[in-house]
Amino acid sequence: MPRPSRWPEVMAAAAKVFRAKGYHGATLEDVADEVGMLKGSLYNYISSKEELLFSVVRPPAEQLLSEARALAAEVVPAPEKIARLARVHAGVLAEHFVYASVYVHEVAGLGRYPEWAAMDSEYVRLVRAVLAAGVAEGSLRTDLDLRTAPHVLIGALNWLTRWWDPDGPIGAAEMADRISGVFLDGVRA
Amino acid sequence: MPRPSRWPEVMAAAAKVFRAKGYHGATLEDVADEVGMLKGSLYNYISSKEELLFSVVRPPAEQLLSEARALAAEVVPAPEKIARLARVHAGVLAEHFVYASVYVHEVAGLGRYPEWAAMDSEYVRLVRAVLAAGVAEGSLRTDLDLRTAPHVLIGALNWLTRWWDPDGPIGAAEMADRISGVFLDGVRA
Amino acid sequence: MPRPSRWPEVMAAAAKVFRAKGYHGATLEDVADEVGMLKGSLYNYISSKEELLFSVVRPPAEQLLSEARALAAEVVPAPEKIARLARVHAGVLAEHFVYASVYVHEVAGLGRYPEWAAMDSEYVRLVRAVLAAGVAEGSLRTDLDLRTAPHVLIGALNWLTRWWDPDGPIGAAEMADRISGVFLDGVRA
Amino acid sequence: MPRPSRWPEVMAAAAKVFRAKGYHGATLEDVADEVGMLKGSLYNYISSKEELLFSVVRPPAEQLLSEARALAAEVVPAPEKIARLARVHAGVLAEHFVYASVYVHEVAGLGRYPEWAAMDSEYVRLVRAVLAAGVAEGSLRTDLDLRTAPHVLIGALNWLTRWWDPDGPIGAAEMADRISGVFLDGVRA
DNA sequence: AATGAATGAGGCTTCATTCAT
DNA sequence: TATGAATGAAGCCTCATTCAT
Repeated sequence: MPRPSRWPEVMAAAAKVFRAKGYHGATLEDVADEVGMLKGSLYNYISSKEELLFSVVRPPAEQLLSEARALAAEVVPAPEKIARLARVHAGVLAEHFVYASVYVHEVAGLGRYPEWAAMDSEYVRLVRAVLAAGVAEGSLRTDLDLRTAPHVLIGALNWLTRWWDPDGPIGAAEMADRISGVFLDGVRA
Repeated sequence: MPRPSRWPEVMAAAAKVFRAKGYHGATLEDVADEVGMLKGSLYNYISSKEELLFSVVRPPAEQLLSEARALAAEVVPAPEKIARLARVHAGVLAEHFVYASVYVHEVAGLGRYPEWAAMDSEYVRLVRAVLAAGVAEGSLRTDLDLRTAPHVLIGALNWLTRWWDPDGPIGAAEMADRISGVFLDGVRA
Repeated sequence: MPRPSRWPEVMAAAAKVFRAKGYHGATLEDVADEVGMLKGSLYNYISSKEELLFSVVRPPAEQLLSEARALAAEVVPAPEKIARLARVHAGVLAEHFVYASVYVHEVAGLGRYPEWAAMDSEYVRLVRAVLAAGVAEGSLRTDLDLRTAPHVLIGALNWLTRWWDPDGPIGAAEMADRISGVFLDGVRA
Repeated sequence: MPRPSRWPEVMAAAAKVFRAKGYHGATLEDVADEVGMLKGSLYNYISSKEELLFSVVRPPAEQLLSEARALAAEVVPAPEKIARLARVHAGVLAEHFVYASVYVHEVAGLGRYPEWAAMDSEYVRLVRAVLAAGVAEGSLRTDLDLRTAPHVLIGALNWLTRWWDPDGPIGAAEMADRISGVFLDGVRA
């Protein structure tokens, strides 16, 4: 597909509309209205509605995965890695908030699109590996359940797309620290 | 609406299909196929597709809210309340897994259906109140951010709908304890 | 596909419209108008426009081929076989005139639909075999070009769909005899 | 319309594409792709798709008609005229094969375009007149049906567009002779 | 209660055509 | 002359909904 001049506008409009109404609940006419063109004109930019979804969802997915891979490869104590992972995760969410919300709503963990299943589960495995290393090195609790724990962290972070306003008073780094703080040390006095 | 004999089958089919494809992505024909009737026959049970969604989503929503209200009213230390709240939450998820998944995917935190916004936010306030009481009574950390913390717990629990198999090896109570364990005491050694 | 009550009406309307405007030039709304229903209602009868084309075109194609096969298997002198083949061909055209016209316009010899190519070329081979047998038995000219001759007969017969009115003064048998008469004995005095 | 430098390429591409997919089945983008330009650029050459069809179809139609008129005016025995008419017809087909195929598929005998009906039927009348003269002069059979016979010859010739390769082993003159041979003298031994 | 069949609105997509550059 | 991008109409198809039986 060519990426003509108004491509970024089209992407932003699609992300906004998909987030507000859901992928299936949104129509291409909604998207076109948001851009200020006719629905047929969208086909200068895309080849199908589904391809538009993938275009919206790809940037945050790829960025999160590549940053997480890089981080996982570093040699750093697990607690610090977890804190930095939360920052990366929240940072990607904040940077591409609408796009990432669409990923979280429509793709993450749902197994609806085989194309994305591999990426999706690789991220879970990366987080699990970080936790496992922490248990091995003694910085995390020995009794930690490695099946559950990664999903707890990921769920808490992904759930940000349902209530957080990344342009509000709590920024991405601050938010990441709060979540990783609870995850690492709990809320008990 | 009359609720004739095959009403439970209809509900179960709708929940299953809505969970698999999403509300907008699912068609009434999908639901009818699942029940083993023609789509037109569904209108002996429902008055519209949206009413069917609400019927699917109401039982877990009402049960969770009423159990949470009852729990919140008890006089119990916050850490124990949190553990029991997690059990209630995971218990409702497990009991109505498909139905609850639809609630989580289509309703929770999205603000798409005004009818559900009040219930939805009341639950967050209940959890927040439990945490606030814990801070006040000294059983939870003083520096706990009460805007964020309820969403961390709720997010981790709701995210169960994306990966947990309630009929798998980890039962609801066990799962609730693991999640509330991490939430209360963290994962650090 | 189910074949509900108005299936024959749908077929007849489609054949009529496809013949008048060509398959691609005709719209499903044209067909629906002809039947007296809405275009969406057609999908109670068909699964796609192309399937409708195939349904229209199948009866004459299959009938012609099966009758031609039966005829080819008989033991009869070639000139008589040719005359009877022409009667079969013109008879199928007359019986399913609109449907057969669509076959001739949209399918025969065009190679546009792989599904039909085999049937299409089998018929040519059948005719060629009849002619070859005639040459072998001495009832047809020794210098007959077997590559060309079958197409001459088939072309003359198929061309009927462009000018003949099967409900006009010249009936199918009479017409077949005239064409096979020219083909067998020529027009020279 | 101006006829700028790449006009012949445009015509050739249109003929090729119209022949392969049919006029309505082909898109201007198909044509433009074949030329190697964008579809909008075609409007430097044409004013509408239909005009393009007419441009494609005009050369063979006019050439055949004018050559047939000239031939019909000569004073020559009917059998020879028929043989030469077949050569003219096959010659035009061969010279403009793709263009002529489009004429045969989309125009001949269909009555879809009033602009062409007169030319189309004039040709039939010319052939019929040749045959009628032959009957009158005694060189053709007295019992020849003059309604049918011209269409037999024309049909056999036009059907060449469905199976003949004019660049193959049998050239136009040879092919014309075979067809007129069958038409004049039949295939019987 | 269920079916068969229809409706009508609307969604995705295509495509002839236009136009500023 | 060609391009890039748009328009607008229309086409195929889907689907929630209705209704006579």
